[in-house]
Amino acid sequence: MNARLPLMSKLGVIFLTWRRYLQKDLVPYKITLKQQYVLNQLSNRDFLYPSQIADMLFCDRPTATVVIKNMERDKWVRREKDNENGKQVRIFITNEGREKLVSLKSSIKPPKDHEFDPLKCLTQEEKDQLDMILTKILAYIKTDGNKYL
Amino acid sequence: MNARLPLMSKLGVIFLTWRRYLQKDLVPYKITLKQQYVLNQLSNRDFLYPSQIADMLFCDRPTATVVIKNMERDKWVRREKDNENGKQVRIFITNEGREKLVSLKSSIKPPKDHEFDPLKCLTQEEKDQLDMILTKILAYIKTDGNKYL
DNA sequence: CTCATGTCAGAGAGACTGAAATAT
DNA sequence: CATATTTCAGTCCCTCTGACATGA
Repeated sequence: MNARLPLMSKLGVIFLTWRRYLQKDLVPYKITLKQQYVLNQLSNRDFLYPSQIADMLFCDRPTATVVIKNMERDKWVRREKDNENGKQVRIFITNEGREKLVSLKSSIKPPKDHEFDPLKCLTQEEKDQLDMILTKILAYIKTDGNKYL
Repeated sequence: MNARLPLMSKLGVIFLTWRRYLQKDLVPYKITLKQQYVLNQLSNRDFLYPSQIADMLFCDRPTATVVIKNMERDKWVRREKDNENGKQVRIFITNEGREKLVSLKSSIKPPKDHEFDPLKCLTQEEKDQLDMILTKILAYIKTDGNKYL
């Protein structure tokens, strides 16, 4: 129809290929990409609120609840009531969660010198260009885009 | 860690935002983005083989079977044995499928002059640059990337 | 026999809607 | 009271694995 769709489609294929690769890599460890991401974020701070997790995962709050519940079932996180604000709940990483993260990092890193990087083919200049363009799109989406969502 | 991850993440946020917008737009019409895409492709040619659909949808064959089955249940497509090659099946769009497409186009198009286009903020030069870079990445993924998938 | 194509069963994650509970 | 945060129930689509039937 116009040149816009193909461009967005290309973008999608690249992203989905990359995500699929990362995901496939995690399968033996019985953890999903989203779970690994949340766990990683949790390990870098004290706690997160479910709505913050929803924002990170780019999903709505009920969906975040499901994701959190799955991780709670695996004992990687625990819920704790926020005494400062009773309507909120704090999500903490557990020791099991930290161990899981460590096992992922130590298992995945060494054998993966041949890491899959879709951007490896680009020159530094191209990467800079791409970064600039994507940043511009992001800024645009976050302002004008909101009225459509 | 390095500048690579954020770049791919930006790419992901842009793509997911775009996809979510399109998807949300389709909800009232009881059709998904993938279904709409397949239907559209089918309307432009005689038929498709399931494995072609799997390629288009960027999924494996069992998944494509599920998607096709859901569309068959809604009577938008039908299956037909390929007499020239008995191990293949041809997927055709039905009249109901065409009507569905028409109803989508006529309903969605007019009130959507304010269409959501993440790339609207780019100059033609930037679009060209982006297209060139994405095309390069795609070519790279399709050759070297395969050994990781 | 082998390979490619397609299907099926089953499991699981994740996305939504609509309703509810709770606290501000 | 209205509002914000979170949960829950239920449904659906998509995705994968592993196995299988079929035909080239």
